[in-house]
This record gives sequence, structure tokens and C-alpha cells, in this order.
Amino acid sequence: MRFHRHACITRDGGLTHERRRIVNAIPTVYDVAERSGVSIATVSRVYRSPDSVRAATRERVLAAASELGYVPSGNARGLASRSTGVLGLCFPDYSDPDTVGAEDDDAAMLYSDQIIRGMERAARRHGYALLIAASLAGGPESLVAQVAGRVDGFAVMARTVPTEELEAISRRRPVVMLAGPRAQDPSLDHLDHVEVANEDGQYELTRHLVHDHGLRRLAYVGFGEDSPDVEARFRGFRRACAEAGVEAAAAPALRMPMMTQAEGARAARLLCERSGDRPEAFVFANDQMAVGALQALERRGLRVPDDVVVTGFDGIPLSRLVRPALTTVRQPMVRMGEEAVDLLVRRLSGQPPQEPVSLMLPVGVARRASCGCEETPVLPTVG
Amino acid sequence: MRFHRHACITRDGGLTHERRRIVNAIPTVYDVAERSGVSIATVSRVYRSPDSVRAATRERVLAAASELGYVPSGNARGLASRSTGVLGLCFPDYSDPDTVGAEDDDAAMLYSDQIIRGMERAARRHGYALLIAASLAGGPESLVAQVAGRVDGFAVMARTVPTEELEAISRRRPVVMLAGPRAQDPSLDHLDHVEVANEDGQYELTRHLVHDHGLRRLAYVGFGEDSPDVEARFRGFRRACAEAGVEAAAAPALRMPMMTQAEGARAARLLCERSGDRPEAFVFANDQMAVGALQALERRGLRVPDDVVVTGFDGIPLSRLVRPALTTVRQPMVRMGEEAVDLLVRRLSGQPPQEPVSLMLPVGVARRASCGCEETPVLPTVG
DNA sequence: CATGTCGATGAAAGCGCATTCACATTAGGG
DNA sequence: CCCTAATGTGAATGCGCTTTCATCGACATG
Repeated sequence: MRFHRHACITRDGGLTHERRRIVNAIPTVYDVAERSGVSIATVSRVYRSPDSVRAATRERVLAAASELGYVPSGNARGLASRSTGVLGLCFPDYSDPDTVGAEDDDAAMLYSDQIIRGMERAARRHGYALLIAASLAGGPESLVAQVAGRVDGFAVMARTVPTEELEAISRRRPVVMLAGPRAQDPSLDHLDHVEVANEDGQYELTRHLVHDHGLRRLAYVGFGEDSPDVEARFRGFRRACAEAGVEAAAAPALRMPMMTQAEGARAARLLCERSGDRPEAFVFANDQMAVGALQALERRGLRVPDDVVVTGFDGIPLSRLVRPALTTVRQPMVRMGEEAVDLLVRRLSGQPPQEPVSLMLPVGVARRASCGCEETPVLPTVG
Repeated sequence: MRFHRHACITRDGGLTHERRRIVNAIPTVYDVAERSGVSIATVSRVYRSPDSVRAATRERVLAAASELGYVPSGNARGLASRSTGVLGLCFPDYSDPDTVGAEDDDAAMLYSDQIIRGMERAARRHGYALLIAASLAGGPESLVAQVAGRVDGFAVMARTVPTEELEAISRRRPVVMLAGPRAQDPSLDHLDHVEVANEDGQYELTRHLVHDHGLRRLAYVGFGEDSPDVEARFRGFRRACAEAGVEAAAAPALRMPMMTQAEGARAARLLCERSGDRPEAFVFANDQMAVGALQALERRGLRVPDDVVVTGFDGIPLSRLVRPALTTVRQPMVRMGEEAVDLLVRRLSGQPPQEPVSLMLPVGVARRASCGCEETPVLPTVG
């Protein structure tokens, strides 16, 4: 309707863009078109398919655009073309605003940092940018409004957004769940999933302790109330124990409320003070707690791995740097982000809709000093 | 022109949205409006200003939206309201796609990770989401198209996008330069800047070595060809030397091509093998090289800090974990991201346009074992 | 010379929403 | 019970772009 060149009779004189040019506003295709003596269609073509425009014309347009400081509006472009060229990621808000500066949650953040890195890299390869948002204080409503409405598809880290909400959104655009298991009832969960082999990883690690080191009395230490990750890892632990004929309780020996180093240290003390024989190995559900335990054990004068073996899970950088270096299960977090993007891109590339995908990424056991597999040099070997 | 209810005569019957509903397309305000028996204006109001809609009406609309899986289009919203609610960050592409999995560039990436974290956190506080993009292979053109056109304002890490281009864009929307000095000719640089006090930090650190530890023969090791950061740090080094009457060459003792640990190790070897007295202290322009040097010195049987002092710059987590822990200058990278967002938000909040701002964030010297200020416990104290 | 072909350009329409009026409805005041 | 003032809702318009579709030349072909 711009300029109302056809038969319609309207109120305003169609001076909109003439008016806009007078104030110092953001230049649009109209300004560039006028300045270079072409139509807006040609300006658009210069950006969308440069080869379809004669070279001389193209130069004129680009010159005008440059003089005006013209940048195409992503909103308008997205609206007209029905796609944004942006993928999204929603992750939980680890950083409590009160603890700014505390480096305590560093490891937890590393998790999302790595996923961000992987997604950004893969998205870029496919020509997408990445929009990130931690879960907002304003509740999931705003999260969805902020992200879901602005992207062609997005990934969500587990337990960031309610499942029902994701279901509704995923009816209309691709959504990938990161590090969260598929819902029990598959009819309620049509998302794609990318997980790591928590159970298999813990199984392998446990098997190594039992089989290669001959350990029999193992204590598993979990965290959180109902973390699916911890549950899966514990299942792997039990499976390995069962296969080797080692007795293992039906529940973790300890279940700490949080996944911090402090809690790990506390867990180590509790296990040492319990009546009966001290376990030969402390199997922790993550690295942070295991590191805390290393410190607590050192303080008690217990040597790792000679007096007690300690293992972790995640493979955070710190796990390699502590002394003794921590035997753990390495999670491919960067790759997780990359796989998520690949899934999204596949869904977006006009393939016929398929069944929901569940990717289970393999993990690797890092056998290091804390189980007795390596010497303990004084200086970390880095890089 | 939708439905063409006014006097215009047009070709199509305005069936657009009826048609769309039949295919399984993304629902729009029109679908929600129809389903809940209101106009699209009311649907819009339900999201933009819920209080202006009667409660009963609001519930009807929300119910319809939920049934349809409606998510407001960020593009349309942005186009109509002339803002996106998104801030951007462009950072250099550290990750060479060939070295995926190599953890060598970890520390360099940590730098951008932390800035991302800071920006995301601050952006969220102000109700913005964050769009991130590393510099694209397709050249800066696509970077700008991807980011600049989609955000209300953005930050750029130094040497990611050519200055002229930033100048053009910044005429129309706020742009903040991160960790890059203002151009020599201020008339060519109207960006806001956020920097860290590189010079002062290196000055303080050097002063500490000279003044508190009585060192006189210091060797400065830089990297890169023309890194402004390294230059600033070296200026601080020289200033401290000059004030203390310690002789310092006009140029760094060594200037390695890259900022890696391997180069740091090589630098340490070169300095040890040079003719003449070995310097008492190796002052590195970043932590990674310093860590590499620690390893090389250990291999040569030289004790740090007893035989030679080593210092770094940046305060990466690794600096605290190596043995001996590295004396270094801590950069407030998270805060840098936060300050950048604050600057952007301030410019966006309709303030009268002001002069370009240059923020110089203070740094802190971390005095640790590698200069002789701390004991060296076997196990890193973490958290 | 008429005709067909192809490349370059312009005209027009619409993407999904916010927003401005105008209008309808209801509540308050006399 | 009428008039005015809120209050709630609808019609219409444009945000800046992409994308047909039509047009217009410039040529090559018969």
C-alpha cells in the first residue's frame, strides 16, 4: 500500500518515507532505492541474489547503501521470508545474582558454556546465528516469548522449561531437548533429544574399578532429589556391580542436596565416620563433589588412591588439574551442542517430518591417578 | 489491507488466512482472534498490556492461544514496534574447525565465554535476550547482516569487524567496542568502549616484583604482531621499570608469534639459553604462555620462584591451579560484558545522545606462589 | 521484418504484529 | 433517568522487506 499508487483512496498522502528521511532515522530499502534510482525490489535483490542484478546497478545500490549506513532489517526480512536465520538455546540460570564474583558455580556454568560453544560453532557452519537466554525470572512465559518467537528452532536444556509448554511449541517448530530423557509416555514427548550415555559411562567406570582394580566395597554418592542424570548413572553403577557379583545397595550410599565441592567434602567425611568398614572407593556422581572429597580426604590424612579410590563424572577441566588427577567420565558437551544444531537444521531443511529422534552420545572413561591408573606428577600436564 | 474491508478493489478475495489455517502452518494472531471471537487488536493487547483487557476476555484468548500452540512472531512484533528486545555480541572465531576437540584454545575461548556470560546475565536483567555470532567465514558482510540487522544494539570484541563498518552502523544504533582502544583519530571512532586497565595492571604487577621482591633483571615476553593489549601491558611494564630505575629495553625481550602454552615453553627455553645472565623474572603477557613456561622450567630443573620468577596476565582459572600457582593480573571479563550491556541499554533508553564513552575497568594483581608470595600446597585450593 | 527468448527491472501484495482512533459499553454524578 | 467519564473492543494502517508476476528491451532466429 505504500504510496498508494493504485485506485485506493486513503487519508494520508503516503508521505511516510519522505517524512522519515527528514528525521535522523534508520534508513530503509526505500531510502536506498530512491538514492540509487531503482525500485526497492532491486535493492532487495542486491542483497538476496546479487547475480541477478546487473553489475553497474549493483554498484550504484551498494554505494547508496554504504553512504546511508543502511543495514537490512532482520525483522522485516524475517517476516517476509518466514524465517529468521537464528537458532536458540534456553538454559537454566545457574548464576545466582547474589553470588556474582564467586567462582563456586564455575563448573556448572562450564557445562552451559560448552554447549553454547558447540551450538554457536555448528550454527555458524550452517549459516545461523545463535540466540541464548537463561531462564528468566519472569517465568517461562517470557522465556518462550523471548526465544521461541524469534528463532527458527531451538534447544532447551533439561528442566528449564515445562514439558507441556515445549510440546505445544514443538508442534510448530523444531525443538531439541538437551541432556534430558524422553518422557515416560512417548505420546507426550515429540521432541528430539540429545543425551549422553550416562548409564553406560558409569557402568564402564565402575566395571574398571571392580574388574581392573579388584575393588569390592564401593559407595555411590549422588546429589539432587530427582536428577535423571544421577539416576541413570546410578543404574550403570548397579549394573556393573551386579554383573561382577559385588553387592550394591538399591539406593546411593549418600544423596547430597547439592552438587558442590563443599557437599562432596561433607560426603567424604560422612562416609569415613560411618560405622563399619570404610568403602574402598567413593564413586561420585559428578566431578565437583569428587574434588571436594579429595580435599577432605587429604585433610584427614588419607591417601588417594592408596587408602581410598575416588572417581567423578563429567570430565570438567578441573578434574585433570587436581592432584591426584581425577578418574572420571568425560561428557562430550561441545558435541552435544553441535548435534542439537544438526538435528534442528535437518528438521528445518524441508525434510518430511519424521519420528522424534533420540541421540545418545557416547562417553569415554578417563583413567587417571585417583583410581591408581596414573602417576601423580606435581605439575599438571595441560594442553 | 487484510480482508480488504474498505473501498479498495483488489484481485484476491482476502482468503489468505483462511487458506493458511488449512495447511498445518504456524498460527497467528488472526487464528487466535477468530477462535476466541475477538479482534486481533485484543489478542495483541493480551500479550502487550494484559491489564487493559477484561479478565474474562483475556482467559478466552489465552485458552485459544494455548490450544493452537500460538507463539507471537518476534519478527512481526519487532517490525511493528521498531525494536527487537535483543542485544548482540560479535566475537572472533578462536576455534579453528580443524582443532575441534583440542583443548589448546580453551583459555582463549574462556575469554569470550566469560564475556558472553556477563552480557547474557546483564541483558536478562534488562529484559533483553542475547544474540551471539563469531566472525563468519563469509566475511564481515554476513556478520553484519546476521547480527546488526537483528538487534537493538551490540558489542564487538576488538578486531572482529573493520572499524569503518562499525562506524557506519553506529550512526544508527548503539555499538560498544570491547577490549579495543579508541582510534587515534577520535573523529573516526564514535563507538563506546569498554577496556580493562592493561597498562596499570602490568605496572602494578611489575612494581610488585621490583619493589617487594627486589628483582632487577626482568624479561618481558609478548605475543602477536600488533596486539594493542600487549602494547599497553608492555607500556605498564616499562613505566614501572623506569620509575624504579631498572633498565628495560624499548621492546619486549621476546615476542612470540602466538599466545599458546607451547610458545610460552619455547620462550622460557630461549631466555634460559641466551648468552649472559638469565633474567630473574619472566614477565609474560598472558597466563597461557606463563603456564607453558612453568612446565619448561620444571623440565630444566629450575625451581619457581626460587631460581626464577614467572608471572602471567589474565587470571584464567588455570592460573590458580598450576603448581606453583601463578602470580598474574585478573581481568574482570564477566564485568566487561555487563558494562557493555549497561552502556547499550543506556543508549537505548531514549537518553539524549551523548559523547562516546570510554570505560576503563580496574584490574587486580593476584600475588601467588610463582613470584614467591605464597606457599605451594600440593592440592589446589579451589572454590 | 515479425517473432521468440532471455535478462533486468518494476509494481504490487502480503508477511504478523502494534498502535491509533473511533466507537460501544458501562459506571458514576447530578 | 440523563449526561459525562472511564473502560473495553474493533477497524484500519503501516512497520521494511521478499516474492511473484508483468513488462520492457536487446538480441537471435526464421
